[in-house]
Amino acid sequence: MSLFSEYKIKCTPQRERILNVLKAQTHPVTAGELYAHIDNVSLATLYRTLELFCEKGIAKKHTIPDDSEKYYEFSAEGHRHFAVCLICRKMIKIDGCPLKDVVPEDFLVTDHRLEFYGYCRDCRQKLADMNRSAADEALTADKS
Amino acid sequence: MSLFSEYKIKCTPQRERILNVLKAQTHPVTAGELYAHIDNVSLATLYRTLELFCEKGIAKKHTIPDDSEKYYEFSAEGHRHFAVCLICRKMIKIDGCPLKDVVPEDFLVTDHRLEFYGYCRDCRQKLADMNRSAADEALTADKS
DNA sequence: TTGCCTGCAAATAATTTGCAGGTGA
DNA sequence: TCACCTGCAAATTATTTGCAGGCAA
Repeated sequence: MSLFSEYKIKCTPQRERILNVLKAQTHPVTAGELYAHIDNVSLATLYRTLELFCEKGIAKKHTIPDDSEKYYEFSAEGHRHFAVCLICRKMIKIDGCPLKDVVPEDFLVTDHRLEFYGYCRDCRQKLADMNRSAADEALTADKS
Repeated sequence: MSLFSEYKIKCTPQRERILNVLKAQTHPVTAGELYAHIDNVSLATLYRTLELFCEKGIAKKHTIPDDSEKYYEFSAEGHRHFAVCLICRKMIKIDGCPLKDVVPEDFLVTDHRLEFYGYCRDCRQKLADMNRSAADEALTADKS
């Protein structure tokens, strides 16, 4: 079963080409870099497809400091730790975790970043409130 | 001695206002948010000043996934770890490190990111080569 | 004085979107 | 068939830059 049928999305020649090139990369790449390696796919389609892949979990999107471009990688594996070269922007995968003995040999670390994503209390509260009022409305609607 | 003279940059009313508002923030903010809180400073000046502050180490710039805006914070303290709410984008400072018992209470973690920045071996090598040839040129120039 | 600052408006650069025609399931 | 895809061109968004006048040191 192909990735496309697995994720219940339509298979087109463009998407196949994008997926193949994405899979072939050894580290995350920009949309522009992908575009240069793929023939007969418009930039608009490329962006739309990358977005779709990210939604489905087929690809992962990264941002790095001081760089307005986004980096994409095929996300079969669960990698989410990288050593990012400040010069060539290469994102080198880091195997394993946590922290110690984890940085690739021969990589000179000058800085690092550690961020957690999730939901703060305020937003969880707001979400809960919204759900409650939605439920109320549904009930009210039922009665009428 | 003011921050401006300390960093050897000119003090102007615009820069003072930007610095004050930046200092007053409890978490990193976008240029747009700052702009909304500062009168009589053009967006161009704001961006130029933020860039200058970052170069001098007075401010720090952050990027977060799925967000094309940059976030700025006054960088007196050495904070560089955050919990980022996926809804309101608030960046909550994390005190201390490493990893354990480090996430703010009441923050529901769904994902995290750990990246190291620095220089890969290839780029260090290229840099060394460039420096060497620059030195060679200097020597050659000396002789002529 | 004078080189650095500033505002304005126009330019970039990456990414997104509207639309009309095409195509996979 | 028909909902979903695609390419094209135009729109958006955040950010940057050229330029002419202004101001801190």
